[in-house]
Amino acid sequence: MNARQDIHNSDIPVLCQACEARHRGVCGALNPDQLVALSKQSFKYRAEPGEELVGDSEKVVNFSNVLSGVVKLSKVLSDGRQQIVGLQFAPDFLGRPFKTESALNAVAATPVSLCSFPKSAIDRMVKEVPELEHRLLKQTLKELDEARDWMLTLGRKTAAEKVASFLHLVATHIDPEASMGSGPVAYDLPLTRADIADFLGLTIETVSRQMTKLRKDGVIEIEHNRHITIPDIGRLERRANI
Amino acid sequence: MNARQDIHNSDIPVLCQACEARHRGVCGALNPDQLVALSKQSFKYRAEPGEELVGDSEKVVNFSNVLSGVVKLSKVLSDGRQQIVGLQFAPDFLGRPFKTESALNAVAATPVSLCSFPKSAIDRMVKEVPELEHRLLKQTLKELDEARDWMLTLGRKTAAEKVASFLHLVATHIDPEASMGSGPVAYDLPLTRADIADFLGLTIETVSRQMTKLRKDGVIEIEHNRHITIPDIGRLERRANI
DNA sequence: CGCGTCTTTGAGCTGCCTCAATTCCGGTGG
DNA sequence: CCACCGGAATTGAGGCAGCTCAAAGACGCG
Repeated sequence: MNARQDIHNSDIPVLCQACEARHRGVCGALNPDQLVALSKQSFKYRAEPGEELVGDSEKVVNFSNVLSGVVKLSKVLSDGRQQIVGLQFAPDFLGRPFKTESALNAVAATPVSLCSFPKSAIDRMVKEVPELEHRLLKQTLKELDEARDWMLTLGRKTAAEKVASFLHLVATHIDPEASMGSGPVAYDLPLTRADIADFLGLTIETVSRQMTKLRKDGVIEIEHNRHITIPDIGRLERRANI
Repeated sequence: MNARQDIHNSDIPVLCQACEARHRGVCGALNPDQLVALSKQSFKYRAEPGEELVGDSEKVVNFSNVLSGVVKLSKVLSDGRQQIVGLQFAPDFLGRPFKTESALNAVAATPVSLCSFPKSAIDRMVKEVPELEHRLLKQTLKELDEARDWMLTLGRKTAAEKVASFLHLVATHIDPEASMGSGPVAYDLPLTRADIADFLGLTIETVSRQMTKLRKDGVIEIEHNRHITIPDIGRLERRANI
């Protein structure tokens, strides 16, 4: 396994060795040489909760892979009403190919670490490595599927169903096994009540009331406001109307 | 392959000559030879309003280009609540690459004509023509942008703003010049009130009341329930909060 | 002319929002 | 160790936007 392929430049960069993006993310499209080339231009970046990563209608010069943490993508109306239109978990790709301006805000929801590289490096590599575009297409289709699923939640579900859907979404993203397994799932919520409200198209008060109701009904347990335990995910799914 | 066509095999197929998808759609990626190859497997299909083109969780064997008309993409909850998650206009591409099952319903909203071809033909060509994947990525990114825009509408806008946003969306899709021009725009609504309600996450009564309000306020004119005239698109945009 | 479908309009209800007060909790300093 | 502070979350009371239910028009078609 660790047979030291060889001592040449085809060694995988240290930064990439443990990176999820190399397996499930876009970097999986690259061979060791290409990985080395890209890693020379890439840098790791850490952001604190609330820190803006990409501003709306701002020029975008960097793309990133999310290495850990959660990034919220949001849109705002002129009068301040806000809607979160997507959450990015590791190893999602952050950036909009073929456009120089972002149409949305990207803000760290939790402490986040990113692997960033200049947009130009990707633009160049896309031309040489068709597999890279293939990965980007797959990632984009996944995000489109998720966006459309969420549109159903936003447009047609009740507040109770929305909150249950949100707790379920986070559970399945943090622990992909969760949906099949019958055992309990536990996690720390990556979002504040205000964020959850912005994701669900509700107010914080309504979110709070529905969480309380789920807790009193024994569907979830809550500790320290943030830590959620779901004893029976099937029960939560029924509440979410999935 | 028959000899006669081989002689002139670089001629563009008749079906493709006037097709928008050759310019703005995915077929723009293909050279005349490839166009001929694909067109041998493709067929034109006409559908009437209400006709189901792709069923939810149905096996998908065909992809299509929309040549004319409007297709609605929708999702339904187990209890019948429905949400339209996208509208496809010419020359949009209809189909979900890399998945054999559809996660949504596609239904003709108006009379629709399609250029259909087997999924397998595309799957094969994608491997030979990287540019095809490039086009698919662009189309998917466009749809993702639109889906996210609409999430803001669904989650955070009032009923009045939603209806105005819808009328604006149709105006700009049917006449791409509409948004810049100051002149009046007119079109036939491709959707019934029930469809509009399902697109906006409202009831038909609320849609009807808001349309009446816009009409009484002089923002739009309505003839025969379906024909809409927008004297001043800027005025509509203000109502939509764009 | 009568029937079915789509749309409009009206009247009352309710789920979520708004506004306001209180509690919880982590951090900080005495 | 406790008192205090500020931000986040909860809880309560009342209002209203949009839903539900019901009825009546508008229009196309046999």
